[in-house]
Amino acid sequence: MIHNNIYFQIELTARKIRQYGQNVLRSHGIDITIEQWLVLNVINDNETTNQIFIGEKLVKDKPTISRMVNQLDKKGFIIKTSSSSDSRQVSLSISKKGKTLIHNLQPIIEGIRLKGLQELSEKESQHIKSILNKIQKNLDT
Amino acid sequence: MIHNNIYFQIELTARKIRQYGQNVLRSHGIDITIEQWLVLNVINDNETTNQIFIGEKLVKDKPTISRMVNQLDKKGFIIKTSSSSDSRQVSLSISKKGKTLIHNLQPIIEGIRLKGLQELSEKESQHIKSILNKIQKNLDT
DNA sequence: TAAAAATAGTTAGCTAGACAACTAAAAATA
DNA sequence: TATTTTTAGTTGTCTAGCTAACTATTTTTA
Repeated sequence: MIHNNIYFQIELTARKIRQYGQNVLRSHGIDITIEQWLVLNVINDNETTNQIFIGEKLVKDKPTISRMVNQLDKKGFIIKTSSSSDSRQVSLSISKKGKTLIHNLQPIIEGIRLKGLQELSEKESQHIKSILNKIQKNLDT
Repeated sequence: MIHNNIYFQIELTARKIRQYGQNVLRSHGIDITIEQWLVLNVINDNETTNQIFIGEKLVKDKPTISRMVNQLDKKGFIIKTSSSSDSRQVSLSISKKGKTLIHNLQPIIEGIRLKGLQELSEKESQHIKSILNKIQKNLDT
């Protein structure tokens, strides 16, 4: 049975997380996707980063990052300029509007995180991460 | 740090599973996606099923199922007819070509499954499923 | 230094997933 | 029985993710 399949449960949990998170953001009238939020965060933690770096952090490919960055730029949350040292690269930083958004979103995101993880012991948290890591390593090689 | 985030690891693992699986299928020259394979399997286990049933099994919405079913039909793996008892419903069954595909794919899919789960003890398998289930339940309510 | 290779990013084309709005048929109800 | 409501499925629109192919720089190397 498919519901007893680990892959299926991993994939289903991932979808439910995204869906729940997106609903919460929508209910707050916030115009950003969960994935865009992750990109915004990498930029916030690494001002003047380029897109390759974001891709490495989030383990996503170039076109995906490129489009999400463009969305964030279009929405005015980031500033995208060309790097002075290497004109192939872009230099990304957070706009004032983006800073405000991050500030407002922080507690909401934390709420989403806690909602899913409630009643999960520290041991369980560690355990699931270690098992997921094992699966990933198995598939890498 | 994002890499220490359970949500991120769940989502990343899900992506790596799909990606690995898709690569294996491609390497065998098989023209089907992992998701389409799941749909095909539900139909195989429940001949003359309709799309609502597939959606319930796979926890996906109607448009998603509708489009995947159309792909499978277009590729000739299934036969899609209108239900005689209720003309709103479709009646789906596996074609000869589909039967052959399922037969050939069985060991390949099993190989994909085993690859990711190698060195996972029975206890770990049970444990991760129970934790994932807990997270899902947390988000449902 | 001129040609080749590597790198950063974009564009195009596809599937899946989510939401909203729709059609057509069946079931409920007044 | 006529009308309303529910149900099954489709279509449209958007984002993310993946591959492949492309442009434009920068770096290597012959």
